[in-house]
Amino acid sequence: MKEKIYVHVADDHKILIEGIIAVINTDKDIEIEGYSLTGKEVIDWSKEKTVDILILDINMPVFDGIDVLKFFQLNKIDQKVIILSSYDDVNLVKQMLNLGAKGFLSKNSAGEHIVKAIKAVASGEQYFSDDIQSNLFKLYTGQKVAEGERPESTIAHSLTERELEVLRLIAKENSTSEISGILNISTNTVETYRKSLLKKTKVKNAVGLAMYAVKNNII
Amino acid sequence: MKEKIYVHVADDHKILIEGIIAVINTDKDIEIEGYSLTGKEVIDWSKEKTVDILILDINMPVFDGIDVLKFFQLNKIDQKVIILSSYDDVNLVKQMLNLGAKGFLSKNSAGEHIVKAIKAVASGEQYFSDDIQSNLFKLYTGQKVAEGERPESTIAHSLTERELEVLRLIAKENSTSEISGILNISTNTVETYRKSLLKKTKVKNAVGLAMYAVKNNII
DNA sequence: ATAAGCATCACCGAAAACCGTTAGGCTAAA
DNA sequence: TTTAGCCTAACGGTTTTCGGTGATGCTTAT
Repeated sequence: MKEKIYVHVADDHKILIEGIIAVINTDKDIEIEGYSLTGKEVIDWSKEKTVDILILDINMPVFDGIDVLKFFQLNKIDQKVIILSSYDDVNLVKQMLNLGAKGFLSKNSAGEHIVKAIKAVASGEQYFSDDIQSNLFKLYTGQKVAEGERPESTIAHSLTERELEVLRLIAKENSTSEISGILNISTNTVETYRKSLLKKTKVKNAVGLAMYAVKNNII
Repeated sequence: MKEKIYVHVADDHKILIEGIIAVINTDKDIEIEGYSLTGKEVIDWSKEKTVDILILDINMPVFDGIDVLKFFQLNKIDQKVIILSSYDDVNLVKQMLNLGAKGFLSKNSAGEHIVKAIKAVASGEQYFSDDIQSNLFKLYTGQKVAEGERPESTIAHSLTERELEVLRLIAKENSTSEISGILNISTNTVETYRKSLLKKTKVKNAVGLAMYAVKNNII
């Protein structure tokens, strides 16, 4: 008698989740443990428990699937993940694999493949849906697969109080001179904070800072 | 005894289609007539027959949902359509309505809403899923909406496809020159889009645009 | 007391963003 | 046919951001 395979589904589209659950429920070896609607939910959930298979969408707002995989790596959470993606971009696949994903399902593939993928990955294999496999094949023929660099931590950079204040004001669309007025400090000082924020958060510009603020609930 | 409602589903993600079918099959009044995986398929199908309700995804490669709606208008095909969309951008909703869509389902909404939407639209009503309704409401708050007044006069101008593309790239920290490279258009043109985005969304700068994108699930 | 961390400020130059305005070409609607 | 909307592009000018580099106090922990 085989053990049941427990699955958690993460996707920001509830309709898709319900669809996946409906498909999976046709198989008696697989059981749905639960689902998450955002990347943040997944991360919170993963702190409490793991399951045999996590089906993870990459395109989710704010915290996306990549962030989730990074979180798993950083926190050494051992969770088998099957990526669910709209795009069968091969580079994306490569990145996912480097981040520890074990399977890759295109949303173009038929529902029956989900069941196959779950069973394959649960028993330690890898799984790629057909369209992705053929794309991968095209790319790798005759090429060495370079070892990708490990991504650095994106979470928690202990910003100082003042930096946080400035960050919040930036995320509220304020310019340097406006911030300087609000906080009653020199524009030069505000610029210094901007620079140190850019450096610490490793983003490119003010937009990146705003997104960082959103992701980390600083807003 | 009520007549059955026949439904056709169009989406480029087979998994989603199977999910929708699974959900719909729980209701005995509704029957799936068939499905299409591309906009072209829908158009070809529509030449042969119509059904009570067509559930139509907007984001499909080559021929998208908008193209399909336009085709219906041009060829005077009387087909009730419920739009299925990842984005609950209000501007998009407006465009769809002008093109004759009768219902609007966000993919964020629960599956049960599909059934509700189908029954509502089939009986001649309109249907909007909750999140879209609340977004619409937010847009109207603070403004008097006189009886019989056309919504188009008060709703913000809709963003065009190209503007949305630029907006997404801005929200991903790309600079004007980078965007110009990605989209293969002049930097001047990208700047034109930036300006029009700032004007339409009524925000102050790129940060505001990024936040707008997040809030409206455009990311 | 010394080092480390924080808040503050300054100057420079380059790059990017923002503002206003104009305009051609193309398509679709009235 | 005229109008309207969209995509594209340009130009000149102002403001803001970004990158680098350096410096002064003030507090806290070693």
